[in-house]
Amino acid sequence: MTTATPPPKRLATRELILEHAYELARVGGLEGLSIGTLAADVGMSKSGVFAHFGSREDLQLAVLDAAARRFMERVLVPALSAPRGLPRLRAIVAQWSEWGREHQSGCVLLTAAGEYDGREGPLHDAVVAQQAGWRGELEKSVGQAAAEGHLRADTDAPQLAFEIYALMLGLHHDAGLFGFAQASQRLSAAFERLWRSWQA
Amino acid sequence: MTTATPPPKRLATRELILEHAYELARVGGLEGLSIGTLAADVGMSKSGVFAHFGSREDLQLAVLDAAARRFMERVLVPALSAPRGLPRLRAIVAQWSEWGREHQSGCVLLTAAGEYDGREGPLHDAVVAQQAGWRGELEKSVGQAAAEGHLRADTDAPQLAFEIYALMLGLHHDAGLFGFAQASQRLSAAFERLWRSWQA
DNA sequence: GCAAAGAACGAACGATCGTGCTATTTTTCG
DNA sequence: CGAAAAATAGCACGATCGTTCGTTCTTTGC
Repeated sequence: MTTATPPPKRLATRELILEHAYELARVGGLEGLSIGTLAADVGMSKSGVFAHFGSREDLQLAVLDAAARRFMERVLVPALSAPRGLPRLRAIVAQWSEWGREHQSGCVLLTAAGEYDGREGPLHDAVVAQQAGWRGELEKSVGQAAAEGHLRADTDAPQLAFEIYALMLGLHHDAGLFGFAQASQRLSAAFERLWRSWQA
Repeated sequence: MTTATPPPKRLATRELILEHAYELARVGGLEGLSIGTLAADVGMSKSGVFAHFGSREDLQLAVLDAAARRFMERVLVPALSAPRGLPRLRAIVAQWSEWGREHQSGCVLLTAAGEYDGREGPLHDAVVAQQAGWRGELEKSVGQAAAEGHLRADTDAPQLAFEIYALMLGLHHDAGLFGFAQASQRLSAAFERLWRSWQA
């Protein structure tokens, strides 16, 4: 039922803590995440929470990892059931946009990118790895769309992936400041134009 | 020589403090800006720095305002000497891109947008006002380009402004994580395609 | 050059930060 | 059920946080 044999309870509370930490980090970022506030939110003692991670930095890394896993499960996995090529690319964008709607108040991954892009250390490295991985997935799907003949054969996959990502950044930015509805409309219009401009 | 009559020295040190605060906020954000660290950086006492602003929040607002002024002077003002229409739009993008190159390690305005888009309060309001103002300038220039016949007459100015902004977000994101050179190339390619797709 | 005004300092406050340490409670396993 | 082990609580630490207050130093205007 639970995980194999070793620690049955351990992981359960750890997961509970991470869930609360994730919500707190959405608003205040990973830098704004404090163990005291987190402990109060979970309903545990500071040291009890602390013991699960060993350091604040490890907690932040764990939250970042949890966010990345959620994102993949929420965006990429559902989209994989769409046929490869442009339909899957559209599905990715649709799921991603839905993710954006649910995360108007802040997305841990994007906030982290802003928080650590100018520094160095484990968190910076983790953010870069996460972002590079996701960009790779995007490029892969773009490449498949070209291979399937849905986009021009000479499509520059990294280039189109960059433009897709940029539009999603635009969505997040505008949704957070000016409201999701308007931003979502602009996003759709932009994508229709984008697909057309890369069509075979 | 100095400012009119009222407070000759006052504003000078205030400006000095803001200069240091601006640099600190570029890396750590406005939320990461602490009066103690700032005071040490300027070479003053905590209370000495504090007295110039009355509260941390007022300091943050002052830094945000300083950043917005810098941005306008560095990006919009130089571009205004280009002929209105597409040339000016291209100049804006060029100056903005140069701003991005100088601010790879973090831009106060963008960081602030991420920090306060999910909260409420004076800083949120200031960020929204600043972003709305700049977006308005963009739309205005886009509208002029359409009026001059450089872009299609039925150009949707807010839509194109959104897409321009999104690409600049993409530049900042990729430059911070993967390096400016690559990001800048992608940006140029994207813009050439973008202009073409809206051309008259 | 002196007095009034203003700017900066230094110390202290209560609070919170991350992080140890030691008990105490809870869970697991024979 | 009882013993070993693991998980949590409690307390304290040094540091830093924003802020206040009274004093000292520097600048200003007559």
